[in-house]
Amino acid sequence: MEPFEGSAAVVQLETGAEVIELLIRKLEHHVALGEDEKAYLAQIALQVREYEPRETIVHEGDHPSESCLLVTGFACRFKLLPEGKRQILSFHVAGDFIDLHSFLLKQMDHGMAAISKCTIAKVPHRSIQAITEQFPRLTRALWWDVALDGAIFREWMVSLGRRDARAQIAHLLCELLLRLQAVGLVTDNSYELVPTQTDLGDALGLSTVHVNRTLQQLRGEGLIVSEGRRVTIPDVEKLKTAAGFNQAYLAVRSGPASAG
Amino acid sequence: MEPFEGSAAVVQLETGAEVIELLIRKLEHHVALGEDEKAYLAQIALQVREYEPRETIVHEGDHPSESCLLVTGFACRFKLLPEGKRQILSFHVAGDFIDLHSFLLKQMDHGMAAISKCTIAKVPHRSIQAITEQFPRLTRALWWDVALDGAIFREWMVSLGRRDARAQIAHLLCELLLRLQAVGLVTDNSYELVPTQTDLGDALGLSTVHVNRTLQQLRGEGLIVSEGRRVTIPDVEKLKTAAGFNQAYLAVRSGPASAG
DNA sequence: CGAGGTCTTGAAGACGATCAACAAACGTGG
DNA sequence: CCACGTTTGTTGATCGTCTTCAAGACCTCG
Repeated sequence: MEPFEGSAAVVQLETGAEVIELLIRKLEHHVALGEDEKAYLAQIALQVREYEPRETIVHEGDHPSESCLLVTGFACRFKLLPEGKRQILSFHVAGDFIDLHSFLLKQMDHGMAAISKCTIAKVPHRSIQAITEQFPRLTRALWWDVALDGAIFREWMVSLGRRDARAQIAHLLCELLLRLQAVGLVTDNSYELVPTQTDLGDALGLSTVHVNRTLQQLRGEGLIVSEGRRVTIPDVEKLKTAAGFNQAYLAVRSGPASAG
Repeated sequence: MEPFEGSAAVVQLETGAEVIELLIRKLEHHVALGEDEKAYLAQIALQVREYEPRETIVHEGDHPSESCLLVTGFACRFKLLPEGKRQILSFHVAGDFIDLHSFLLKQMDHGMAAISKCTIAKVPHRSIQAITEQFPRLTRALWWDVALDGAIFREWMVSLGRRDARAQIAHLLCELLLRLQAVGLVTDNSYELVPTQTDLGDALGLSTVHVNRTLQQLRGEGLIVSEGRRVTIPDVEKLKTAAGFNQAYLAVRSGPASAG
């Protein structure tokens, strides 16, 4: 349970083109970017660093001077309660600009941790500031990303407040299916479920024991099939129905968006 | 329970200066704005309209072409589940730019309704678009507002997932105290609690019955005193402790911010 | 004064928590 | 390659918070 402080090497990338590619892909779900904007993004000096599973990336209360872009791996945001309980606020996959909002909010109201081994690229706030001064359209794309973040929080609030354990877990599995699909981590409706049952419980406000039993129930109903970490969803529509899942909140589309 | 469609008159304000004043006050908690920015805001053509209690202001699924600024009254955002359950996502007080994010997200992933009688000023998205083209600092201030929205959602997720009913209600009462204080609606740690117990339940994921009993418990403990709608908090620190309340997430400050 | 919304109370039951123990899987080093 | 410790998953039993259903009191306002 205790996140520890690693000491992985810090790598300076002169051109973060490969890394930024991911971000561009995500932002272009919203608006097509100009060549100048992409070029600007590509030349930003990034610090890339690896984190071990369970390692804390940013602490609650920090005042970071850069925002974290998840390049590979699986991460989460969370808050800790005085009594030692934990609430996971979000899961993150490759391409997510996890704490972009720290550019605006200054102080972190939550922590950030690796779930699997992760590589994180840190984007200096001064580069984001520069974007807001020069590129209105790119600024809107980043702003959109933060707004989308909020839409996901809202859907999670519905789960936490009004769905029972079965629907909650089904819903989360649907969300992960779509989000992992968007970054090519799904084959045949099957993906690796990286978070542990304890992680799932902390995300859904449930005990580990109850997550375990509810997962068994879903397996028993044939809504999911699992071997080891890998989850397969034989009938996506059926799982969506069980979850009351409506994908509109994710604003996922197949292709890039038009100009705006 | 059924929100109805009213037919209040629509008022065109040529100069929305008085209305915009509120927004400026809120944004300046983050950054001090320039005269040109304030002037631009003041000349935006607003549609002002009144809504009756329980009236729906924007429906889930809508594609609004303007964002709603709450001028007076008490409103909320919510989602409805197929089974008829409701999850309230946020409460709003005067000065809140309730669905500013609809400028970016296009489709509403939730509804918006009046709780008390409300007056709403609608700001055209094209005016916001114009701001992003011309005023980087003001754009950041609006972006900040959306990010702050997210911070409040995160704190609510902690309540929904990990706090028991007593702490949840205490937490909400603390939050409302501070937010109403910021707009001058509190005197002597006392304010009007506009939402009904059913509303509170829908916000906290609790049944009305349990809200009622928990409120009684808080009264019994002397943590709150109420006469009619009005709630008084005799010892704010004590209530905060009961709630596990840390106001950092609200980013409330007494005075305006420095330039940025 | 009546009607609808809101608040309050009681009783019964369900969903999920907690506690405790064990099994299985995993990674690491000898 | 096996032994070992640690993390993760699984199971059973008991308990408690909160839900649901139902009914009555209160209050506000036309």
